[in-house]
Amino acid sequence: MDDADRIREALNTSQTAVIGARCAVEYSGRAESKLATGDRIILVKADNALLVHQPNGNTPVNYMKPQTVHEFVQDEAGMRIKSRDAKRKEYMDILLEKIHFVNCLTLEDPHSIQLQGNEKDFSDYLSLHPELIGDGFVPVSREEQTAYGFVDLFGHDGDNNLVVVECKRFKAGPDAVTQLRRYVEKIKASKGVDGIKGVLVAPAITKNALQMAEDWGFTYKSVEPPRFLVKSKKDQRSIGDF
Amino acid sequence: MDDADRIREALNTSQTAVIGARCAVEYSGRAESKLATGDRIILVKADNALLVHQPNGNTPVNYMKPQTVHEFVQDEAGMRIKSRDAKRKEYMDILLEKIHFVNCLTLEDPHSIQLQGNEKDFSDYLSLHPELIGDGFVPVSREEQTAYGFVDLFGHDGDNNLVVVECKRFKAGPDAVTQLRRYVEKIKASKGVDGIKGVLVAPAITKNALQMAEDWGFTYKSVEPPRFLVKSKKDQRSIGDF
DNA sequence: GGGGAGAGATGCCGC
DNA sequence: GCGGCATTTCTCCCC
Repeated sequence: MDDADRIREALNTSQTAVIGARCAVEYSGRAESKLATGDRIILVKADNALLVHQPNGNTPVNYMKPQTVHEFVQDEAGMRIKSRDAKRKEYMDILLEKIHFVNCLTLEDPHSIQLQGNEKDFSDYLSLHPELIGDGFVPVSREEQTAYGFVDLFGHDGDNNLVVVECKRFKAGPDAVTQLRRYVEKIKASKGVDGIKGVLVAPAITKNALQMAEDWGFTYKSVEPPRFLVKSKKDQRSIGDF
Repeated sequence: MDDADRIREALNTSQTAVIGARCAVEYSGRAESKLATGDRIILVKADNALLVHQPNGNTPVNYMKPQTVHEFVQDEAGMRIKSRDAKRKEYMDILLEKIHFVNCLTLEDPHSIQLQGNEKDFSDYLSLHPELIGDGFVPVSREEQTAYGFVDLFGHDGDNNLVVVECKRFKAGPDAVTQLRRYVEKIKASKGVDGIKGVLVAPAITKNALQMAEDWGFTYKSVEPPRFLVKSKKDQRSIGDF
């Protein structure tokens, strides 16, 4: 069983294949790309996702999404992986000039990742600690699709003023302010009232964004998001002592 | 030379390592995550980027960025890859329970990808075909950092009206309208004039975005971006006949 | 290095 | 499926 056979088998089963190869890549779909010959790692997953990785960088240089159809072709021109995603109208050709290694195996992986510390956790935290937002803020709803759009946190100040809160886990930029502005304006328009406060909550803010917030009468409140949420009491972390 | 030695070597050189292993992963940094035991592909690149891939899906389930420091540890508790990115304050631990294979090699890859069909190409195309925007549009500058921000396309209508064009390669959503709105307002504020037109150009637009555009007096123009730009006359594509 | 915007963004959850 | 938005977004470009 040679390399070609191994690749063929991997493409036709739900195995995962890892190929080290000197190859050239062409892609056509949402954009078009060409990549001249070089040594790369090719990953073909069980769900037929395909990734081409160069020796440097975080992201794949080329890729095809899951459910792509891969065909291994070997003729006088050489070896190729021809990938077609007819539904998305995306196509890729990998010309394999030299195969360094091929590894195929079935990966048993029943678990999915548990992640915490996202923006939802931040708005939950703010909801539990409304004093961080100040001015007598009373939370009403969080992360909900209101009639006015998707609002992170929504409440009032106990003084007949509605309060719309937009929160960002990291430094807020102009986009955060315009988002907040959209919500506030939508509510103003539908309620026909002026007593609506907009509050932007984030650990930091860019100069421009702060200026924009002030121009629009919004409050910026600097709040550090919780380092991590402890979801179980017995949360013994082995990674803790760096 | 066993698996442990091979991994150790790969982590200490500018080789690229591909490891198939049953492992558990913990991450702490911008967020926190835990991933219980399962079979995965681990990629450690020449620049010390590290990726953990499950058998399905496009994106890595866990990762560390380039320039991370990796340490291979083997003791009574088992084998671990301890990754530390002190600068970014990101940390990862991979507990290796069973190693299926290890492949290390030096990847020679001098080329970078050539890609076309991005938004810049779209605005270039519109600049060459101003009639697509209509109303006697005369382009002046494109994709430039003006005093008012980064404007895709900027011009006038031959009738003393400035025209600001925001273009999107795909369906435009609310964000596109708010972006356009920011630029138009900035220019209005600094020039103190009202004769400024805002035009949103995209192949499609969402209902909400169209409503927003109309509310703000902007024009939406449906234009299909060019399938691809031919940058060289002799552009023989071998991928052509899918 | 920070800021701003695109990306072949991807993925998630809502309707 | 579309729509709206977060993402351990990533990457690039410009100041």
